[in-house]
Amino acid sequence: MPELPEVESAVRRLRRAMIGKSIARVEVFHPSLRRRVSRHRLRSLTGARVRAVDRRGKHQLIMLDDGRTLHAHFRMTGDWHVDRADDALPRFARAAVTFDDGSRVVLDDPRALSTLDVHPAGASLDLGLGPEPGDASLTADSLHEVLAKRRGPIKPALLDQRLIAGLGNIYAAEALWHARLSPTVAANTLARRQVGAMLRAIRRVIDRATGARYTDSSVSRLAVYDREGKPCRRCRTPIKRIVQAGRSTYYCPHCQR
DNA sequence: ATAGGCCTGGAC
DNA sequence: GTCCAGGCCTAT
Repeated sequence: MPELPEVESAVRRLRRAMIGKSIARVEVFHPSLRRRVSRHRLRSLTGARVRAVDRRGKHQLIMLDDGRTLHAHFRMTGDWHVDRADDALPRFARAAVTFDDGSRVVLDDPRALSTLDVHPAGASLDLGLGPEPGDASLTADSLHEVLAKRRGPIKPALLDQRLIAGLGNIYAAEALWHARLSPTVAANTLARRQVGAMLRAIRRVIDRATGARYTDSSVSRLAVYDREGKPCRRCRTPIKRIVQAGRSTYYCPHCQR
């Protein structure tokens, strides 16, 4: 489920599901998660109470009252499934947190690329993230400045979480379409006002999607993503698909230059 | 800056 | 079977 808007809605659901509750047990079912978190560390979570749930970029930080942090990242296909401890586990359950009131939050992830980590109390964790799209510190000037150091195309630059936290492959393409910018233009050749238009487009796209889930119908409303060969919603020119840095980029060859 | 790997399912 | 997938890390 994962770009900033979907992670934000996941975090909101987590807050409702776990704040103030005490952990009865944490289980992991998939070998790749077992390799990450020791049995001992999982056991040590029993009894901890959830104080807060925060989001930074696409990262989810479950803050415990003992100062430790349970850190989740959905990668490609993770999501939370909230249910009761005696319900049948979902098909792709990879981990589960059960609370002392019998409620449960399950990490549901077909591809099992999600990560789960436990950070000790007082640890300063560096997620390597730039400002959130909504941060006031992110301005056309500041973005123009960091992009001036990049010689590569703008679209892969937008996926670099060190520049802006939370943008992913879908919304990067959508924002460039709204700003009428070609995904292949070198980042350092963008004029200040083009960067300004792009930043406004990023904020628009993220704001509009925030709180939504990633569903078939939300995808069908997108301007360019996954619309190869379909008419541009502005000019009817067929949308093109190219590959940049190993990822698909969709854009309108006519109105994005 | 770009392949390859991590994982698995779904579309073709 | 082959290709593709919302992310991100590592090695080249």
